[in-house]
Amino acid sequence: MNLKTLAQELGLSPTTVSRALNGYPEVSEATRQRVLSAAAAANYQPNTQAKRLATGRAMAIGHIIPISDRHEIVNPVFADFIAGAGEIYANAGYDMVITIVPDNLEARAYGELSSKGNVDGVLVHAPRLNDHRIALLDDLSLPYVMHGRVNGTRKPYSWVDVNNTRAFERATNFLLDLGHRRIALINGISDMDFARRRKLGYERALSARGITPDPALLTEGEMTEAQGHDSARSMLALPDPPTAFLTASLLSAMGVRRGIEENGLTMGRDVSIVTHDDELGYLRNGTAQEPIFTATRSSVREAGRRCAQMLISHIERGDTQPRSDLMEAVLVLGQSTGPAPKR
Amino acid sequence: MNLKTLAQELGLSPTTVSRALNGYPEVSEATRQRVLSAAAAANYQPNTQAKRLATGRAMAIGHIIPISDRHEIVNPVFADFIAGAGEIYANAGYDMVITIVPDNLEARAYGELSSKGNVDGVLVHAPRLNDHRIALLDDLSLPYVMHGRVNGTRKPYSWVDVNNTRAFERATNFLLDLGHRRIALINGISDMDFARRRKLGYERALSARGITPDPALLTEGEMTEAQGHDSARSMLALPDPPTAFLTASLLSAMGVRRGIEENGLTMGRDVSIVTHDDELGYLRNGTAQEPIFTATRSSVREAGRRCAQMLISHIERGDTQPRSDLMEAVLVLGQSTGPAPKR
DNA sequence: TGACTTGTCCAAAGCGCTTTGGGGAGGCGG
DNA sequence: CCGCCTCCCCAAAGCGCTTTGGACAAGTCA
Repeated sequence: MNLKTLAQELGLSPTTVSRALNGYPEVSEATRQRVLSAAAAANYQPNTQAKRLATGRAMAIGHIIPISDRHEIVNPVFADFIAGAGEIYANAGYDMVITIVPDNLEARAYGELSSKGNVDGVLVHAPRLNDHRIALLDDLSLPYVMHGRVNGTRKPYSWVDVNNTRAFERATNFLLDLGHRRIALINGISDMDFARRRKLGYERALSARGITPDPALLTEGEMTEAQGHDSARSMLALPDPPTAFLTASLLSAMGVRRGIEENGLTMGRDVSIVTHDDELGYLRNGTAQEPIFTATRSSVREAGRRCAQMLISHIERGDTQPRSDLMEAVLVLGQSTGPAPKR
Repeated sequence: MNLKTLAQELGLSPTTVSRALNGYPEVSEATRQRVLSAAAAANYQPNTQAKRLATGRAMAIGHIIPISDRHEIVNPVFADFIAGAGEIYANAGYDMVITIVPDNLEARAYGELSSKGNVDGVLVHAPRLNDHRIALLDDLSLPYVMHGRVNGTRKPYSWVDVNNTRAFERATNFLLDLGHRRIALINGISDMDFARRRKLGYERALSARGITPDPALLTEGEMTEAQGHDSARSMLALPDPPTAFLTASLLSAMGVRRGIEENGLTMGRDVSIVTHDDELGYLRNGTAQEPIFTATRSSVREAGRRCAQMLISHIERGDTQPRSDLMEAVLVLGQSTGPAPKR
């Protein structure tokens, strides 16, 4: 069933039917109703490709996911972010197209997406230090929004991010207030902008109390359970072990907890943990009312929604004015923290 | 830059240029080279929408992800599956379009995807008991492949699945051979086909040794760390507690381990665990050489690749003959299992 | 009453590609 | 020398929609 035959059946021109369906005023209310009910009866849906070609709008938004042997971008956070963004897309009538690409071909993938015209804009994930994608996208003049910020760029751009520095500064202060002085940071990959900011917040809080960050209490890497476990194990074996851990993900925190318990210590009494919690659907920090870990909490799904919203409004308004949205993390109290043990 | 202007610059007709670019024989090798290099120089990429309209092929494959308040489909497995499938799509020139939809609108979403013609086929996730989607898709005559099987359907359909029954039967037998008699199963949601099959394998192995499955040793639900932990805690408090756990996911296994250790017991000595391991990028079971948990291992990313491959060949061959691919899980030995403790 | 809006509708020209149905030039055999 | 075949190439007709530029009738106003 297509526009033409639908029009014929109604004894109308395709023009009129198209206008009736798309809500243009140049058609009487009577015929509009007639068209709408006929379309519904025939289960007519305008062909997407034709519509796209005619309007010049792809009605789709791209996400490019680089894959490498070195590290995994397809992480648990990704799935939740996608879910949030996808909700918004669906409501706004956009398709979400995801491209998986070897990371050495990432730049090319953006170029092709743009020149082949199959998306109206892109959402950019996991910005790194001096991210080259920002220049690339400005070049292509393809609308985009970044999930996270880029350090070392002069040009303005649109982004949605959590206030990572502040969150980790607060978390560190919270531990300092409890009397902890040896605080370890189990961080993400140092190249990642968010990891850099978290470290900054941590260091800032320490320095403010006259404590120099100890490199022996810092791990940077993939945020897995194993990372947390291995870090905790080796750090707890130090002559002057940490009494508290700050971790960048729930998975790492779980690993740290295991490391603590393996040493016959009790989390929350002997050793404290504060973690960042992205509120992933499948990796919950206890319940909303009763968290297990004390955590800086910020929903990545909500971040997905906001990114999507922002990008769509850029696209639809043709609005090139960069916008930004800084989300504040909430510090929630769990059972994983307590006063620093006396020596 | 479009075909027409490229043709003009070359002093050729659009027909010839199109043919040269698409490898048709009706063009001399000399002009083909001339066209190709001009296209490369101009960075020409044919407009996707126009191509799609002209050929009638969307060059895209859909994944519909239902979202509900009740349970989370956006699980860690999903991300890895997507990554595997996406690899294949990218190489074959297909876009991956993901639709997030409230689960009560799922059927409608398939209908729209089909009638609007924005995909050439769909990949269907997480089949449940008597899944209605199979009838729906046959109705729409939209090519599809299921990741998993559907119980209670007479009609043949294409699928890729792990031999869950056999995997869990083997795992159970392995524990039985170690002398365990009280074996708990921490399973997925009972409605899910894969969970049903796993339970079947477990029960079959027990029955073969004359053991009746004890309902008190069965949990069915979302496969989270909390599920594993809570189940282990309550089961270990039973008058006749299990000496071994079979879990459906690594996350559950981690929860069970925590429950075991909380009770002052040691995993692998006092209580054994065998888990299923989907080889998720972000949730590894130790290393490939040294697994932590004894596990039935099968890569969900590989399953994604195979599904994608199968679907594409269906689409391209116009081949309606259903195919199937049953992957066998490997049983790998970790440190989480040992002989049943003496009473 | 005639000029001018206003309200409804339509024909036709795109959007950028593919593909059908030739057409002309050159080579070959008879 | 003529007819035929092969090799290259092209014009034009779609694909299914939107949108421009009217057309026609009815209503409005002086």
